[in-house]
Amino acid sequence: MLFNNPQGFSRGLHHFHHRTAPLPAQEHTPVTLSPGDVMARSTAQRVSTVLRDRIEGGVLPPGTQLSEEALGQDLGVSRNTLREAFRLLVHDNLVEHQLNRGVFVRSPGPADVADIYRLRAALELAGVRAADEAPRALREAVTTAVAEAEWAADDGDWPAVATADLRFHRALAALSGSPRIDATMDRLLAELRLAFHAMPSPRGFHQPFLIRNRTIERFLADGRTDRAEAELTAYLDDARQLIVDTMLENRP
Amino acid sequence: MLFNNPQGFSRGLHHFHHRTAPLPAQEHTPVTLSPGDVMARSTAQRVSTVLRDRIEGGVLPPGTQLSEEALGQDLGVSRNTLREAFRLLVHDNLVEHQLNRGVFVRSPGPADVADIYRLRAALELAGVRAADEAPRALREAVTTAVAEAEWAADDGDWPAVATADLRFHRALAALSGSPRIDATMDRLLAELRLAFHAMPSPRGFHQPFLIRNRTIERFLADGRTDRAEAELTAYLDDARQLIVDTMLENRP
DNA sequence: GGCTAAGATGTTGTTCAACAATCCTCAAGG
DNA sequence: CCTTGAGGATTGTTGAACAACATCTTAGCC
Repeated sequence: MLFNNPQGFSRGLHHFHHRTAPLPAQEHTPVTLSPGDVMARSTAQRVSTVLRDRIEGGVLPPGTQLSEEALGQDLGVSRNTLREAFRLLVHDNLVEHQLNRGVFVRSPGPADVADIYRLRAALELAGVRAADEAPRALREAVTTAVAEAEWAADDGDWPAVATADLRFHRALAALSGSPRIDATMDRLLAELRLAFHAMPSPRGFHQPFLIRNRTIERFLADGRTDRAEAELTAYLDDARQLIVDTMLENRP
Repeated sequence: MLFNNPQGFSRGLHHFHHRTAPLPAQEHTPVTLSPGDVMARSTAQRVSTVLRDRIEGGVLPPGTQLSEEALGQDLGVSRNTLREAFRLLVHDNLVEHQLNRGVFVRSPGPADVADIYRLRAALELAGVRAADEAPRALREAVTTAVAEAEWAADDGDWPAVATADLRFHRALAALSGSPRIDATMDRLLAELRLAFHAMPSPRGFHQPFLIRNRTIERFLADGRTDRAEAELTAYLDDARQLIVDTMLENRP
């Protein structure tokens, strides 16, 4: 009975928040926004959010089977609704569906990580190349993300560093101003976070890359997009190689 | 009662055929491949294939509402199964799901086309840039696609030209050797085909671009990737602009 | 007339129960 | 050791039912 009170969903900030600044607090929105409420979400979508949190939080580690009966009873929803939620997670590549066997939390391997970085490179480089003509808000988002990562590093808050690092790279891809690129990038990064779960402590893993993020940001701010491009390419290659090697060491 | 005979599905060749050459006709496959049959597909997947065909074939034009009751009766499947099929189409951006209102065949507008071309550019340029290190089979696929397009043009078979043109650009993106890029590209091109439905006769629309495809292919074969990159960028910009303008003219 | 409010209607959202189809386990048999 | 077959467990699919919502129609009122 987890979903009987409609207010019980405080978690948010997942996919699809492509704004760069907080909204002006709903100026002229009518009080009764019942018909066509854009924010309204079905039960299946809320269930998928809960499962996303559990997966990314490590409660449901990679390889876990998501039993329809057990989970449905746990979350207080029917099997059919749970199935619809599963489809949404399949769309994000967080779980995989095997016919007649069920859905399992994906456990991305080195090949997956390498592939994710290939697509990341394509999207982020496209963003960097479009930086000159990008609106100011998008460029400022890049700078902000770097700064936030550095602040978090000063505090020794490594999870926050990881989050800010990913936000930085998402901001790079977002320079293209393309909703589809944003959505694709979001799904990629969520999958990448899942891959990190199969690795030992990412404690300080991001630290050596912080300075390189700043370097890229500086090149961009100075309009030297070609240098930024080269730096970013090297960055992604190094990160990919480091992760892949680490995964191969710990999972022979 | 469309699904009572399991053989009734002759349609194929849709998404996810990432081979470049026909398979060697199953050499050592055991006769009984029942357990874990990779080709096995659920009812929902088959239904989604049928709907995909009807959408791309124009039987279900953009804007059409896909009623659960009517379609379920027509196809001989239950509402729940049909809903699962809908989710798959939503994933491909061929239909959109509005809460409490149902699913509708998407009708991509000029903004969508422009966005699709942004993502296309990112993926295809990444492929071109990786052409030097790409395996030969992938590079040959590019050449083959251009040739097929030219043959079809000689025969005046414009639908075939359109198909070959899209295959050429998919082959470009596939040079990266990334399954995720391939899948993304497939979804993009399916959506683009849908956008074409809202346009007047694409008769000879692809013709002026045929020579440019050949130009790109030649640059690639000669290892002049930078020239290929420039040509491809110009190509995509021109095509996007032409389509967007045409859409704006015919739909004020 | 034109506007608002209250039904009337049809559709989707969700649940429940049942059955068919498939996979997995494990023990019996060659 | 390998194969074969129950048996049990899980998923795939169906049908019906009810709640929730959107839309259309009608009635009422200024």
